[in-house]
Amino acid sequence: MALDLESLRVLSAVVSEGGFAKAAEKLNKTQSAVSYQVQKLEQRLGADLFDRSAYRAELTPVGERILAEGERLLQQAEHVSHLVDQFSAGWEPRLELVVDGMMPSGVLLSVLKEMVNLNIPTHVQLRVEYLGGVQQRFEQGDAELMLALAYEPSNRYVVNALKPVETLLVVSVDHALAKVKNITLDTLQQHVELTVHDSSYRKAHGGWQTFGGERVFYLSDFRAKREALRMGLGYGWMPMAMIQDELASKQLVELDYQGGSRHQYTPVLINRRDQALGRAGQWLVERLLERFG
Amino acid sequence: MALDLESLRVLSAVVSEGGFAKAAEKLNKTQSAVSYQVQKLEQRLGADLFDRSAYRAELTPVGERILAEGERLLQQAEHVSHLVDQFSAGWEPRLELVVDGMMPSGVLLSVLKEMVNLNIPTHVQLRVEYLGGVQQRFEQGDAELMLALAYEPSNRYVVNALKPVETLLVVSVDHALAKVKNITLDTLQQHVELTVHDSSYRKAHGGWQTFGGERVFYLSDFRAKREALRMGLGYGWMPMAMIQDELASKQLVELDYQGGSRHQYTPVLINRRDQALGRAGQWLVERLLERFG
DNA sequence: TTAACTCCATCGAATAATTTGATGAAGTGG
DNA sequence: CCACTTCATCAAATTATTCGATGGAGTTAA
Repeated sequence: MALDLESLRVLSAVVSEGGFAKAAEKLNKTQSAVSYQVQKLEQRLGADLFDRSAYRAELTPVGERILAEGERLLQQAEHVSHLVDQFSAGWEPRLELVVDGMMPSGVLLSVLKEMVNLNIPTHVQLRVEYLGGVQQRFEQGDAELMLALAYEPSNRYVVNALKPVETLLVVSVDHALAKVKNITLDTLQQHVELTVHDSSYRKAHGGWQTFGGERVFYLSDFRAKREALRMGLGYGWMPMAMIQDELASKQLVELDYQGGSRHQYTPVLINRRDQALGRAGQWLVERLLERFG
Repeated sequence: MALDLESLRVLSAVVSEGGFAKAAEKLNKTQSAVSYQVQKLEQRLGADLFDRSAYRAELTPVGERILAEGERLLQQAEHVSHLVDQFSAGWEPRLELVVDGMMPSGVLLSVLKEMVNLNIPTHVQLRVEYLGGVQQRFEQGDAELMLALAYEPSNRYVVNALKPVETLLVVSVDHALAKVKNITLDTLQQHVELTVHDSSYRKAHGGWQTFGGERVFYLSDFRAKREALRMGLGYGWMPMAMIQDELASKQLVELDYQGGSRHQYTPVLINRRDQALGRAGQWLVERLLERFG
């Protein structure tokens, strides 16, 4: 009832070699074994693949189509067998990576794209979390690598620092705060603060200041936050890289806050000391440090 | 050495049923047969798929990856088996269609897209030819259906007329002819005529007038011709549908030719009387007549 | 036209692959 | 500790596949 690849291989050989006997020779079988496999396939599919009325057997239209699909199938089967060789050559089968959504995504994506282009067989699972959520995911989950902005140190980690990311305290030009000079904390607290909800269950980490005003709006990620900022919903911190355009076009402006309107965070690339990275993980770390560190 | 689908099916069952014995029951085999197939697969791949150190066998990372790829493979194998059923339900395995490149392609493509969306299993091969080339391809080749602008009639054809296509004699605004009123054939002949080369080996057909000037440029298709017209290389006939934009933006203008600067062609949809169309062919004809006829 | 050849199907016998059924070692859970 | 589960392993039984030989039908070339 069910297809098997061997008969598809035989079908393919019959067509490519141009005959049952020739196919048999190529496959190191006898002609009758080839006959047998072809008939088995025909029986299983319930259709004639060859028209035997003439001298030489000729593919029927159905046969042609089955051949085409079958060869695709064979090729993919080949790919599956090949995978294991690559794994045993050091490429891990999968690599899970947790990234802070605040990181500029361009560089990471270009590295991942290069990885695909190089036909690295590892399946990369990219997961985006925010703030404490990154480390939480890393610790509880099966991610091998994390790219975080803040983390609780541990000597079980291998830590690589990357280029600092700058954040700005910004607001829409149309917002009341845009024109105020030398803003105090009191003043800030009278307005709506926009912040990205820490995706961990614990509270937000150190570096992340919130101003403790009356009204804080929690957004799900930085894209949403940017949108809310643009709409003048409130003020908040944003990574520089995500608001270049808005700053240039003066949609968003930096607040003149007494307590400082700029902050630098040093993103870190962390993996577990006790669990060595596979070839793909190492490759990824090298590449990120090279372009990003 | 080579993969076989049966062991992948077993692997899949072991994981989905959660154990060797359970899988065996589902597959109507004994547990030891399942064991055998799994070991065979492991041996063929040269890697452990299960970690047997604990009480219950657990998938290794390699195993997980092979399982995932294997299930894709099985699904596609299923698809291949299923194809034949669809063919025996009347869908032809393939349908070749020759189309005159002068036809507005939008409608045809939308019909073909709908065909894909409906999961019609027939493989459609679309071939574009010009003028006489269409019929030549239809007659010699294995196309079942042709969509032509001009054809030599035969009682062996089933002919369906579609909505007429209008052609215009146009030239770039920057071209000298653009400003001439009441142009004579003599005047035309002093300029470069642009024409699409008939892709048949025979000469161009009736309806297709060339003006017989000194210099005729032959282009390979109507896209190239439109480009050449825009660049002011010469004048020539173009199907209305292909130069809407250029006419609207006045890049191209209609010539004021004494002999008439407009022509109508009635496209026809033709299939062989003696070879009935399959379900997909019929469907296509109906749909084209409905929207286009 | 005929003899030699190629094409592929078919058959019984030989061989190889798979499954069975029974057993056992190791771990689990009351 | 005992009853139960997990999966591996083995020889025997069963099936699937291949072999080798044969034959009918079509081709090629003298």
